[in-house]
This record gives sequence, C-alpha cells and structure tokens, in this order.
Amino acid sequence: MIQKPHIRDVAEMAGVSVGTVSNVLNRPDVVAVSTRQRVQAAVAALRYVRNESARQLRNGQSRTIGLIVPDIANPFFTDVARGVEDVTSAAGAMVIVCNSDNDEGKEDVYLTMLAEQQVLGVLHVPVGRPAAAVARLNDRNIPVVLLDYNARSRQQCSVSVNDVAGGELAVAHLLANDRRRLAFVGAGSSALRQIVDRLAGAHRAMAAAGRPTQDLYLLPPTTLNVAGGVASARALLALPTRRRPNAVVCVNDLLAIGMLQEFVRNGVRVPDDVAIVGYDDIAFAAAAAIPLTSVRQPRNQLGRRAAELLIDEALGDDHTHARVVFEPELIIRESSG
Amino acid sequence: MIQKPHIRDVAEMAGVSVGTVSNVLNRPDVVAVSTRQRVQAAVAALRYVRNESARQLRNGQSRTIGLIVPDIANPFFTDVARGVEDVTSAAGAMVIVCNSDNDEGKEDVYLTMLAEQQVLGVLHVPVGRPAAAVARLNDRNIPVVLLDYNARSRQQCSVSVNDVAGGELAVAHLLANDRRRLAFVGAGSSALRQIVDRLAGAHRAMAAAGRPTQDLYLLPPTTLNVAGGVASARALLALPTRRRPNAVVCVNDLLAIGMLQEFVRNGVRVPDDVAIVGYDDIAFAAAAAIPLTSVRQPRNQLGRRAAELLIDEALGDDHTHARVVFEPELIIRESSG
DNA sequence: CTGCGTTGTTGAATCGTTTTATTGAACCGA
DNA sequence: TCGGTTCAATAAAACGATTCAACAACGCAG
Repeated sequence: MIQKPHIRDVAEMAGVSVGTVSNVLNRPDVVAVSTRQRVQAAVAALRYVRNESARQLRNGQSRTIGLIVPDIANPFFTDVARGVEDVTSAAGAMVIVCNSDNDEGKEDVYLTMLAEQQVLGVLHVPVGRPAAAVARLNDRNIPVVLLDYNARSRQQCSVSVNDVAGGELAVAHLLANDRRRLAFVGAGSSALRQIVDRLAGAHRAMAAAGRPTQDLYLLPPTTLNVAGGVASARALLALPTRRRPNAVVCVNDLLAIGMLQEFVRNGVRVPDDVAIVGYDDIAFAAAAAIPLTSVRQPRNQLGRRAAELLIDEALGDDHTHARVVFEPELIIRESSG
Repeated sequence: MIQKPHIRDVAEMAGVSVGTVSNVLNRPDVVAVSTRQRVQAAVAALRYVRNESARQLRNGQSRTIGLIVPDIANPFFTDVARGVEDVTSAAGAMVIVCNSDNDEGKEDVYLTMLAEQQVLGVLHVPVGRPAAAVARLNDRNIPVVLLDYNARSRQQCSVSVNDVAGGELAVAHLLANDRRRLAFVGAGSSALRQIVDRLAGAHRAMAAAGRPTQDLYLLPPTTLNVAGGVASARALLALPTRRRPNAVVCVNDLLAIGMLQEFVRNGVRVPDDVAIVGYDDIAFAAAAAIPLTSVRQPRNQLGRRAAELLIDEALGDDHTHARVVFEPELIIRESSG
C-alpha cells in the first residue's frame, strides 16, 4: 500500500484522469455511473484521504471556523461552545477554539492566526470593544459574528442576551415579594459590560417601583466565584441585623452559591431571613442545598444562533446582518421564597 | 490598499524577490539587517497576512491539533481542554475541538476530517476501544495520543488517571473511619471503562480489609447526574434503617451532590448518619452545603501532559512513546467526617 | 591580479488539489 | 451520410507559499 496516496494514484488505479477523480469527489452527478463506481472503489482500496491544504489553497477558504472565548473552562462558554459545535458539525465544518484569557493581546494574536488559517469566519466574545483586529478580518472578507456582545454597527452580526432585562427581572421579582432592603453583589469588581448592564437593569426596576436607585445597596467588589460569595455574605453578616438586606441579587450563580453556603453555616435562614437570586442558572443552581432562583440565559441557543449566522454570512449569497438579542428568563426556586 | 496582499506584493514594495520575503518570515537570521527591515516595513504597510493553506501544502503539515472528547460541555473535559490549549498555544499551534457524543461513528468522521486537515496530531478520548480509524492515522504518520485511556500497545502514547487506585482510596478511607455498611453508586449504568475500574478498586480495598466483595452494596443503575443521585438516595432511604448503608461512594460528584441534597432534605445527617465520597472534585464539591470529600483527578495536568507528548511526537525527532498514569488524590472534607 | 571563501539574494520547481476550456464519442434527425 | 447536440473525460493552468541550487558581490590572502 502506498504511504500517502494522492489523487493521482487513485486516478491511475481507476484508469481515469485526476480531473475525473476530483469530479467524483465534488460533483458526483456529472460523471457516468460506471466511472464513478470505479473511482470510488479505487478510493476505498487505496484509503485515499483528501488533502484539505491543497483544496483550501485552490478554493481560498477552509471548512473551519474560529471561536474566541475568554475561558473555555467557564461553564457558560462551554455550553455556548457546545451549541456552536452542533451547528458547525452539521454543516461539515470544524471549530478552532481559542482562549483569550480576557487579554486583548491574546485576542489579537488569535485573530491573526485565524486569518492566516483562511477560516470561514470567526465567532468572537470580545473582552472589551471589538478590536481593530476585527476590522482587519473584515477587510479580508472574513466574517466576524460578535457573541455575547450587542454590536453597535450594522456592519456585522451579533448575538447577545439582554442583560439589562435580566437585572430588572431579578430585582422586580424581589420587590414584588415585598423585599425592601436589597443588595446587589458583584458590581464594580470590573467594568465588564455584562455586569454594568445587569446593574442598570436593577436600577431600572427600582425606579419602576418608585424607589431611589441609591436604595439598592452595592456590596464592595469581590472575585466572581464561590469564595467571593462567601466573603460577600460575611460582609453582610457584619451589619447590624436591622440594617441588613433581606434580599440579594448576585451577578452570577457562583457568588450566589457562596453566599448561600455562608448564610446557612451562620444560621441565617434562606429565604426567610434573606432571599437570594443568582444569574446564569448553571446546572448546580437547581442542585444547591436550597435550590437557587436564577436568571437563565439561553447559552446553547446563543452558540447555535451565532454559528448559524456566521455560516450563512460565509456561505450564503444574500446575507443580511442581524442583531439577535435573546431575552433572559427568571427561574424561580426556593431561595427567593 | 490591495485587498489581499500576497507575498509577491510585499516583495515588489520592498524591492526584493519573493524568496527573500519568505526568508525574512521564516529564517530572519539569514537575511541582511537592512533588507530585513525594508521587508518588515513592507509587511506592516501592506498588512500582509500569511496564507497558511499554501504554507501547509508545501510543508505537508499544519500548525493545528485535533482534540476529540465525548462532550465539551462536561466540566471534566473542559478542564482537560483548557490544559491542552495552554500548551498548544505556547507552541504557536491551535486546537480543533470535536464532540464525539459517545458515538463511535462520529469519532470516525472527525478522525477522517482531521486527517484531511493534515493536523499535527490528535488527542483522543476514545469512547470504546481505540478505533481502526486511529490505526489509519498512524499509517499516515499522524501521531495520536490517547487521553483518559491507558494504551495497551506500546506503539503510542497515552495519558490517563489510575481509576482503580481512585476507587480504592475512597473505600479505604471510609473503612478506616469505621464505616461498615458501604454502598457503591453509579456502577452498571454503562460499561464505561472508568467506572469498571473504580469499582474494581473499591473491591480491592474491601479485600484488603478482609471483607468479602459482596459486602459492598451496589445500587441499581441510574443516570450519572444530580437527578440520578437524588434517585439513589431515595432508594437507600427506602431501606430499613438498620440495614441502610452508613457510607456511600459515588462515581462522580454530580451523583454525590444529588444524594447529599436528598439526604439533607429528609433529615438524614451527613456525615453522622451517612458519609459521602464523590469523584472528580469538581469546583462545586467544595461549595456544597456540606463540603464534599472527593477523589480529585489532575484534569488540567492530564490535558497538558497529553499535549506535550503529542507535540513532542509530532515535532521532536527522538520521540519515545510514553504511558503516563496519574495518581488520583483523596480530598477529605466534611461529608465523610 | 588571481583565486577562493563568505554572505546575501534570486528564480524556478514544487506541494496536491480544483476548474475551465477543449476534445472526443455517441446519437439523432434530416 | 452528414452537421448538430449531448454527455464524459481530459489536459493544463491556476492557487500562494517554501526551498534549494545557483549565482553575484565582496573581501582577503598569496
């Protein structure tokens, strides 16, 4: 057996020209049935495998898309990635996953590498403002779909979730349940667009209830994980009971779980003494000691829709840019009683 | 500005030949300083971006590796993937992530696609026995490193965790704490190699303590998630108190968390009435209502080491195959008192 | 002044496909 | 029997980089 059979070897074996083999592979309908079968037999016999590099060079583009996320170990992006993969795989394409680590420098490096790869397109969760590098890709006619980011320009697609609405849902729910002393946990720790928006939504809900925005107590910055939640809970426990909030909204479920844990440990009853609302509705929200009320984001859908838009832009001929904004959903469980 | 500048455009602008430009890009040391600077200036001015397809075609291989996992949405593989990414990114390569969905057919499809892409190599978490497709890649000199699988043949690298030892650790720990009525949760639901090994380890620990293996109560099959844990806990609660196990080992943390939740809900004290040990030590194990004792696997390390081996095999010249087996570690927390 | 080694640059061949213009065969109706 | 039409198959020209043998220029020793 030939080590790496080329299309030429297949052609020889089948007694046809290489052009015909190529046709069998790409447009089987234009070649006569008997010839086609002969060629397919040769392909199988030699275990011929196409060389995508050559194909790409000739065609000018690959069957690959890039996905740039801050951290693939984060369950949120994981589910997004899964949605992306499902769609691309159905389209016969593959996904190159890149971690930007919230570093715009790394983002740039990857964007360039993806351009070199002649990818079909890039799905990009930008750290800050979509970088100049994105514009550079557009110059080269490589479509970029922004993910978890609402594009301002109409020159490109974007898919995001309405974070303002999410913050509003959470606070409105607590106010409707007669909670009066509210705290918002996780703001200020960074200028993350998502968090800024959620806080804005929270403020809007306050205003709608005729409450001044400063009535929403902002807990000092912490890390956005379970440990940060524990620390935040302690900060609240240090307040005199009378002034202690009786409801908290966390910008993600990790914070909420940490707080829940620390409250339970200190005999604070949830939701009787303090109601808790998380964000993201990760798998563990429902599994917490006291099942957690949380704002659910359609993570998988986010990935799917973005991938669909990207593929349409890359392969379709009459593409119009879309700005998709999903609405979050409040999942009410015991923690907000 | 030229739409897609080629190396030829750069050459013209700098007043040199294309060969020289290529040299500047690939072996800058062989070209004179003044020439090099002139070329680099032209590259920058034209915003020239290399065409990897052409490069790959000529060189016969890409700067890309494939990673095939059952499900990228599973936190275990997510952390593995993260480790892989860190190593490959440092080596200037990229990762194509593929979900096999525990389907050998999909595995095959992806393996073929990766071969077509002329990838540097493939990291593969096989569903069953490493398929014939793997052998096919080896025929084409594409290295394959098996991940989370202990290769029998010495013809290839593999990186795995000693699951037998993990099962043994868990059971030995409980026996050492004077727990006598033990249950093992999660076996039988599938013939997954990992689970079979962990059970074998559990049996070994029983034997070492002079206990017959049938004293380890096997709970009937459930799904391997939180809901399965809840169901398993109910099954135990249905037993008369006297015969109810006072310690359980779960094959993963999701099961353990589900059980914990259901026990707490029914007034069963953990660890006083029942001790619980999980497996994987996912981030939430420590954050559970009662922090969970769990068998930790070096997930990130698993990915890192596999990626290193793969890159060494693909690029190094004196590669010797290695079979790396990591040892799991028992993280003792409150749930096993 | 010649010959030789060193350094830097060049031009052409090459990688393995796809595609397009062209050829050739077969068939049909007049 | 002969032009016209279809249908299949072919040969050759891309695609855009890398590489290598060959060459030019230069300095220096004899």
